[in-house]
Amino acid sequence: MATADASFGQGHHLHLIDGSAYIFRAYHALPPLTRKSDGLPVGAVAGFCNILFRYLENNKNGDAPTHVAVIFDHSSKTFRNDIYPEYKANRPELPEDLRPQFPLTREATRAFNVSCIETEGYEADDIIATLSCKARDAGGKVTIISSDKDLMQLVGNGVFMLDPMKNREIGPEEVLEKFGVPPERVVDVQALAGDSVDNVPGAPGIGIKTAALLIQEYGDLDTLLERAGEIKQPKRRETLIGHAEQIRISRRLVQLDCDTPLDFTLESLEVRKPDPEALMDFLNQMEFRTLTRRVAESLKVEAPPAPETPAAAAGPETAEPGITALPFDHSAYEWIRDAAALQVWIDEIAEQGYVAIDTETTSLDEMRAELVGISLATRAGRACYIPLAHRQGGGDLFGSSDLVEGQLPIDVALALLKPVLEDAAILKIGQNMKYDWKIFARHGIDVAPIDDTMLMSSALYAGQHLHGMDTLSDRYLGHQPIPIKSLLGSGKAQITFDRVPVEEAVKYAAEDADITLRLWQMLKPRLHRGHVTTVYETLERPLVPVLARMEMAGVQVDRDTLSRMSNAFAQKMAGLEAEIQELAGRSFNVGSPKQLGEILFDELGLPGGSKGKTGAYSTGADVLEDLATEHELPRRVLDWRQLAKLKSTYTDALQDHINPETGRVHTSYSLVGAVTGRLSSTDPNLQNIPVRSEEGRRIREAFVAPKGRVMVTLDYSQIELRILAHIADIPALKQAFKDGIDIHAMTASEMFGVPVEGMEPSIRRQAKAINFGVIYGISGFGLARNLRIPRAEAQGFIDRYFERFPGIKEYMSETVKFAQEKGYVQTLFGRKIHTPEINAKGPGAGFAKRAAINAPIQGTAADIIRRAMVRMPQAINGLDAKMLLQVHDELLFEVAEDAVAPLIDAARAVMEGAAAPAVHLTVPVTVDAGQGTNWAEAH
DNA sequence: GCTCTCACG
DNA sequence: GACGTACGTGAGAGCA
Repeated sequence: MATADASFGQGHHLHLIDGSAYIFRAYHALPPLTRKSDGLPVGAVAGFCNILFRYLENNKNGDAPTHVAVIFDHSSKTFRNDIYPEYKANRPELPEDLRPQFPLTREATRAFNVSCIETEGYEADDIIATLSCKARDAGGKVTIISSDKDLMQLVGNGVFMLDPMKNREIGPEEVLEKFGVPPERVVDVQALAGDSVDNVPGAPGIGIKTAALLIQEYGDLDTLLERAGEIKQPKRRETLIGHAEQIRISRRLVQLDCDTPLDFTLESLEVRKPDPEALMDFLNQMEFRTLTRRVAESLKVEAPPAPETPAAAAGPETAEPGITALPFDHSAYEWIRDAAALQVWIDEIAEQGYVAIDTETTSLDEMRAELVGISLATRAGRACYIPLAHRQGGGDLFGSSDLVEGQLPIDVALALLKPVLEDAAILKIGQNMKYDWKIFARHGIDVAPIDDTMLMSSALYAGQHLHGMDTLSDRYLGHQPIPIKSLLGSGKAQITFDRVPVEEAVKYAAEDADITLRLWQMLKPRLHRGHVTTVYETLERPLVPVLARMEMAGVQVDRDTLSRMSNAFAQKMAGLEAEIQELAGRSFNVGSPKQLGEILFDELGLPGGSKGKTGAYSTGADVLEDLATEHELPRRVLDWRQLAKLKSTYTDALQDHINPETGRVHTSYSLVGAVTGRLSSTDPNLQNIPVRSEEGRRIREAFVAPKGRVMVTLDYSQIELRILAHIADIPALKQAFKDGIDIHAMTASEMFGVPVEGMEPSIRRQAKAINFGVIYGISGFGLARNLRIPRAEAQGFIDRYFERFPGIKEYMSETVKFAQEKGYVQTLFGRKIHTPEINAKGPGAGFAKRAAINAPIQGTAADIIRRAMVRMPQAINGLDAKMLLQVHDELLFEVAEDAVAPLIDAARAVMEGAAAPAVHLTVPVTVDAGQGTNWAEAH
């Protein structure tokens, strides 16, 4: 064995282990595994340690290495991206539970006392190439432990490869077998053939076989390209001449760099025995019990007792969640005052691979909010706050604008954080990340990749509880966060966050990041156990940037149109109000249901007055509708109410939501607003803009496309009924959808035995009500009220419907049974909606049953449009078009005039095919399109 | 803050 | 046998 001061040379044997390949192999070979105490994903680390341990054990005898190192990729960006920006661009995103394990595998390597090498800007392959060259030149032997074909160019002259999977040595002969050329010509072949995995372009239409033939014939690539004109096959000839430059670039991409800068010597890689204490410590910390024991046996030391962690002691969390024992210590949170302090955190984050993050701002409206500070957390209890724009509180009338001491300038802080926030190897964890994503986006930072504890909670617990931070913290951490009100106050005296003293802000903000991190540690591993990882990863998380961009784009709303309508409404209302007072015989507040009830039922003595549980008369639209046959007044009130609604909620309120900077209205979508998976829209709600009444529909005329652009809407036709036909498997309904016939008329025809041709509109209307009723969990009472027919008659319709479509009844009872047994129902895509009330006694059970029947249908429709939205940006990339709004089964776009047709084609294709490939629907899905200068026209 | 009413899918 | 009921949302106004 070599000694430390002897230089590397003859008789020495260097082993180079391709660390990244080991990690991926370990990750994919093993089921997801998390550390018991805190849920940290460690499956790949465990696999990596096992492989490394086995390798070291095997090398105790025989042709043992004298020197060894594990080489890792440093980051995704390398010098090859400068040559060709698209290099490795189509690599799928790293699984999010793998990312945080990268730094841990480095730690593992060091714990085994094996040199761990990575260099910024270079791939592991380049470092392996450089070390191989150096070792070979020094007269030593080299074995590269990897099966990566890109490394085969290094084989020869004492350099071998060892395929760790097959335990097979790869020498020049095996390379010749694989590439048809000797190792030194492998680069030429790869340059021609390209590589779809790494996105190396190569020469189109030329694969390894053809490339090898060409190189065999012409000797090497340069000669081949020089004499390309001599190639007999015309197509090959043209390809090579036409793509010569691309081929040369490809060669530079595949050519490994033997001159990577190294800050260590070959000698320093000498094989060392692991330090038992350090290794045991690491394995124990990872909570790898079996491996710890086996390593202890091998090293002939005693295995330390496995730590009994508080969370592990709390047992399975399914019944009642375990509570983290580590208390919240607000005094431990750090105030970041300068760049040096921030850099310490950034280094720690880079090393760890993940960070919880939260932003503090001056407003809840992300489009107007100013960034005030940022908090970070790396471990439970370890969090900091970076104040950026805190101002002296109180002060004079104008509010002092002096910045508080001890803050980093925003530009400086963001410049330092940007690489972290955009680093593909660092996971950014947030609670409701869409908010923070938008704040950072407004500062030119594209935060990725992300995790969101709120969305995890929704995927896991929809229907059980809400998903706000306070709820989650209380429930899963047993901790009540500092209320924001204690900092800002409430009502008139409320201040903005930039006026909060930094000392207090540190406690509040850092705590939020700390909580988020702990929630992540707790919820993340539960995704797998709850079988909702796919739901989270395909239906929740990817929507964050999609929705954020839609919200930031906003929709143009014409203030003048709204203003004119407001005035017109006000006039009409004044006229109606006078008439109403006249009819009532006295003046009263028409807008007060209480006063109206007294007028109608006490003073005018109209029939049908019924009091609700609060003791007030019910004056809803249906009640007034019935009274309208008896008296003039209710009709007038109905008209007045319609106008009042349109004016207050739409024409007036909407104007206040026009952003002064963009001139547009920016709604905010909630991914967790509805238990079924539907989105909800707030501030303002743009999912309930009137359309059913003629008068109301005109409000959509104010939603306009700018000059030269067009509003385009695409909406799913009868999506929920189609899903019902599929799920309940109703042949007659499915056939009707396949034939494209009017589904309500068909239902009526089946039920009442009348032909579709020349059908009475009232018959069709009744069938339509039944079809909808089914989706909602039909009851005789509900249908009777909706159709204004006797309850017995309604029940008769339902009976006939079930007789005709027995599958529907079966679906309904099966779904309820499923819910009663499991406590939840599911969509076709696996989204779970919990039904905690399903086994309750009393009226609650009725609600829960109907909700359980409806949820899979409404939820599946929601999943389908979510899938379409996730795919949409890619599908319309290159078109001058923006997706602006979603209204449950409709998507609204703003499109350049000349891009309308291709936009409709592309968007329709995505929407109609959105269920595939996860679910194969046995009914066709169709999408209707419309266009116009405003939303009313487009619809 | 709660209730009623009503806008949407 | 009675109980209240269509499913899912958000917002404005009145009233305590």
